[in-house]
Amino acid sequence: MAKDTKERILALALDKFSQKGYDGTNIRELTASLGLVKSAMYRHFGSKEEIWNALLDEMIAYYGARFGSAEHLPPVPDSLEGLVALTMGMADFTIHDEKVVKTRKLLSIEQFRDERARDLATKHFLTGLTDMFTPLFAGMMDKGLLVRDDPAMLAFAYTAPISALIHLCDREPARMTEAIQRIEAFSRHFIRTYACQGGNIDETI
Amino acid sequence: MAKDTKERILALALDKFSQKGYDGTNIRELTASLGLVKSAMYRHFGSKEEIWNALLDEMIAYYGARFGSAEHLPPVPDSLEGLVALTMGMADFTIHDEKVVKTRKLLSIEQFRDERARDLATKHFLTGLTDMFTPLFAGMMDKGLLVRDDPAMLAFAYTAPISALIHLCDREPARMTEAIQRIEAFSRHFIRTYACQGGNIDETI
DNA sequence: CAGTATAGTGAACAAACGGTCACATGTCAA
DNA sequence: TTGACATGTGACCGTTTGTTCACTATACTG
Repeated sequence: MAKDTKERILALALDKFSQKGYDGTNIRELTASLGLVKSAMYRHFGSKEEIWNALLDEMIAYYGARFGSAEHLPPVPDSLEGLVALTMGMADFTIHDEKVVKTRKLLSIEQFRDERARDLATKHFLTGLTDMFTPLFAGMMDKGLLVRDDPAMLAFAYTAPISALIHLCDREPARMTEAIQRIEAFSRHFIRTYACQGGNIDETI
Repeated sequence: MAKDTKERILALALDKFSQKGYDGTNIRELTASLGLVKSAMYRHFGSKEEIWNALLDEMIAYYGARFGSAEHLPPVPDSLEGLVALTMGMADFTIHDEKVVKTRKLLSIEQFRDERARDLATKHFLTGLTDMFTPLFAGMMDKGLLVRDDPAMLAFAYTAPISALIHLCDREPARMTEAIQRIEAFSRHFIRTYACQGGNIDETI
């Protein structure tokens, strides 16, 4: 095979680790799934734990590039319906993107065993979405779309329930459509609650 | 040792499994922590997996006895401040009770490997608190304490953020007091939002 | 007292694990 | 063509894993 074996090992390690955990995955099975024999792996990684660390490096880098920087913030919605659309688009991506889903599952499994996994888990499960929506909500308050309130508190109140439903999709994929419907219902309920009465309310909500 | 060895094995298995997972825990170390030798375990359980299944039986039974039935529902608060007190008492218990904490950590780790663990995880992480607060909110609406709204939606919007902060305590115990403060702050913010304007508002909130 | 569960011991087992090494193959530059 | 490097192979290694078993000590029961 070619030189991309290292990346193929990492991709499959993410797949296996996210299903059976680090301890539950063995190198024979992992390399066999790539059509290799276990010793071939040691040409690319010095040990099993080195795979784990490289995978964590990649996950951390991916998170930073995809969600970490302020430049990747979506524009402030111009309407309440725009907030719903933005939310559903974001939810749709994070629920269906295989790499992100596997990363969350892996972090659920390994967050108590590895310090870096723990920190990344807090970002994925708690602070990430909140930090993303806080400036959006502040902007929507400035535009008179939402009532004046603590943007960070509102972002937390908005994203935590959505995050819980995203977790439900990870855990029980059979309930995915139900979860997506509940995300939209919650989003509209939230907006109904915090829509600015004096502003330009979208009556269709 | 006495006849309670079986229970001591289960208690220690919960402890070990919640730290290192099922695959990361070995029987030698587990029994050694009890002052026994590994073979002694097989007098009480037929295999390692039998420990796991017995532990899951116990966790499921404990959940049903402690949170499952409607008779264990706390009384509907008589004031908005009563809701805060009830919430903080519930949070204090679920954050500090060792058995419950370990159960949540174990379910985080094993939810993707075992079907029964997955179902119990959904109760612990999503439906449990919501189902508990839904009738409470309905009662508080009847009493004129909260605005008329969908009680289940409000309960979900209330409990999901609290649940996220409880998870933070499991993951990063060092941030426990911060999390508890945020739970109370969120609780008061939520109540400020949904307090019934026409009812007997507790102005101190 | 004899007899029989019950609980714990320590040696032994096969299987599976992560890891090493000498060797074969292919690619590419000198 | 030759030499060096990267990649993959298969046999092998020591360790750890879950599990079994013959045996001992204690405690209860007839």
